[in-house]
Amino acid sequence: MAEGRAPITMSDVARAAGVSTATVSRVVNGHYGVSASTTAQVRSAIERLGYESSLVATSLRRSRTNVLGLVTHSFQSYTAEVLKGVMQALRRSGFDLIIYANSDLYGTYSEGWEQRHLTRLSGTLTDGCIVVTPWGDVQSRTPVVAIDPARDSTMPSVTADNLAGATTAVEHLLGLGHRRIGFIAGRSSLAAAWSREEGYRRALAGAGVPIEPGLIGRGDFNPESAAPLARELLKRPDPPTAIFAASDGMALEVLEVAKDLGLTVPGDLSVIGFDNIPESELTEPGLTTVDQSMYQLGYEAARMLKSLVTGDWEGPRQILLPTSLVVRGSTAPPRTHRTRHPHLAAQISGHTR
Amino acid sequence: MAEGRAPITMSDVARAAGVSTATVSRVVNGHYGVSASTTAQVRSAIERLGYESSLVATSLRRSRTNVLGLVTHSFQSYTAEVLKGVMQALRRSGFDLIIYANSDLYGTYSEGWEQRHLTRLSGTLTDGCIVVTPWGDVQSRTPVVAIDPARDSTMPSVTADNLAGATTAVEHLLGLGHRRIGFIAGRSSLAAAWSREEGYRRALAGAGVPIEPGLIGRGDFNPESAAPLARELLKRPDPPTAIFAASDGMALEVLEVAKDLGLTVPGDLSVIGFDNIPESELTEPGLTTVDQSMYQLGYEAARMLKSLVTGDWEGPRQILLPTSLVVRGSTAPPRTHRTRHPHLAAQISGHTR
DNA sequence: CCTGGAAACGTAACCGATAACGATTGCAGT
DNA sequence: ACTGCAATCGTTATCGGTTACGTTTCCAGG
Repeated sequence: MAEGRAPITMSDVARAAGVSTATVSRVVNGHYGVSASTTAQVRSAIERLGYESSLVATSLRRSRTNVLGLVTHSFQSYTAEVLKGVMQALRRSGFDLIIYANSDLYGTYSEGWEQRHLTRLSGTLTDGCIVVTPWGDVQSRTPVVAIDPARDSTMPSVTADNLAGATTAVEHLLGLGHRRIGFIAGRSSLAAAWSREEGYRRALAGAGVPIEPGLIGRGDFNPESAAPLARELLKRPDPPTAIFAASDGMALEVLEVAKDLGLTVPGDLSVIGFDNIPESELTEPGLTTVDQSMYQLGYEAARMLKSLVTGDWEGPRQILLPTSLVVRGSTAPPRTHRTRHPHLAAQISGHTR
Repeated sequence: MAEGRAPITMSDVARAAGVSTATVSRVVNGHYGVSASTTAQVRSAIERLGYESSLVATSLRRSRTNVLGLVTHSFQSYTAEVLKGVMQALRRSGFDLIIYANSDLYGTYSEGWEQRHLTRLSGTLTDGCIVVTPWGDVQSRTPVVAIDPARDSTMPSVTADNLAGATTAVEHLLGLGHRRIGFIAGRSSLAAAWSREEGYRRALAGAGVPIEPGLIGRGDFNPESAAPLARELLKRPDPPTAIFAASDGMALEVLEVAKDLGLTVPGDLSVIGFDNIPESELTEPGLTTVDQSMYQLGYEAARMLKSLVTGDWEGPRQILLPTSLVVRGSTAPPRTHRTRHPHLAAQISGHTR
């Protein structure tokens, strides 16, 4: 509770123990060259005064700080999952974590934030950094691992195999017999969005199904962006029998829109997402999706960074994590003869909240 | 991508611009006493070299850093929601955020982590800190705001009105006609857990319903802890007709257990939670719960801290945020004549995944 | 031309800690 | 007693940036 108390510095301890700051430093860091009795004296003074070394001062002088950094622009469910993985990888590792997030001073985020944040931290404070979804490559004195970097990035990174995942998703729909498959894309500036769209195109091409530009909606990974696009797709004279959304958040919106329009899922429309966020398991019906384990992304990135810092990394510097199809209730074969009777449909699908 | 590049320091800029570091500092901080032409020279050098001031070095010398800190022990859904609120409150405020999380070096967390982390940061790096669920009070040179502090804490804090919320929840059940109401408690060391249990007791006492110790299970807020407790409660010869769980995570487990036992919700059993996490809206039926807006907790804590730092805080130093009952499908009046026919129940509640 | 004073800029102390280095002490070996 | 080597500990430069203070420059006013 107390505020305004001047912080205890190393020289306070030194004075109390009757030694120099150098000796205190040696005791604190367990270095060689301090007698047992002096050590005890210093320890006692530290205890008595409640001294704790300043992270800032230490990092300024030292090369290793045993603190890893993570810089991110915004803070969303995605980021939270990643963080859980990072923390798990860091448990009992001796590394602490510092997350740096900016307050978005310029309204929309100005390009180059990754580099600016990184420079401010990486100067001395951290031994290495994880950067979440950077737009471009960055330079740093210490190792950096990117999660979901830009498409042409050459930095060490961890990415989900978005291309394979998206291909599998669309092939799943094709295998069920769908031929008219809509797509709601993500923010085009991100590599993940590009890969998922490319997977959609390749799967269709592989099955000899022509690509209709009219069946592709341009979203931005934001759930809200998906609703109008889904509405547009489903109100066409020749609507798709299935929709693949580039993220679960957007797919859940598609489910809502379908319900609003009186369409049953998966009876009238199959829906498939990407990400496998926790919420996708709880809807009725459950959302078929592609699991990319954001938790795993964070976990692997932290593991890699740890090793890069200690210098014992053997594996590849660009990791592609596998994705897997999670089939739940939102996908099924299309109706051979498509009819639409909302009241009938509701009866089949069971009541909803 | 590039690694190992020596960071650009202020003296590099000074050399390039042909001035002293003092002048560069003045330009960077917009201080008085630099001619327009010199300013231009320095600016150009900064641009050319890509200089960014070191957070560490700056904070060591300066009192204000425009960085707020948040220290937390673990990283869960709760923390993530709080963080979203904090970030929102900090948008365009000019304050950046640093989150410090430890790597749990000692297995289970050692008491006093709040104080240790705080001291390390608060020495110089941050202008103030938010501490999430501290066990005890802390001392700091700079302002500190606690979220969900210990019961007898006197530090500035933001807490949800757990007592009123829990009372309302149980009164809701009583109003529906329930008299045998089970309770699954949270970790007793946390103030929130104590308040919620107290609310349970007061509501029952207020209605003249005797408290049965056998209807109280001792959980720890962890979802996994709730399943065996729920099972135990429901297998009693005289099972409760409703269960109030001290957190949504635990309440969701109760729903699972009920399903396993062939009980329908809310037909055979009413379930009510606390927190209103996003998942609670998506279950079938939706979970009736008490909303405490963890987002709001974070938002208010950040707003308060900001003002404490700038010295213009007028309001009370201990904020109690209101809670509200969110009624969804998991609560209903008890069966007057309780019967248990799983197949019959399934028919009523609709099919589940 | 001289002076005064403000503007412009450099010098150096300083923040808290670390580490290279030097200085002091203790003790064994001769 | 003297040398030599460890063990122990203090002194000081240093990290990158900030700021009090001192110095130089420049121009207006006399």
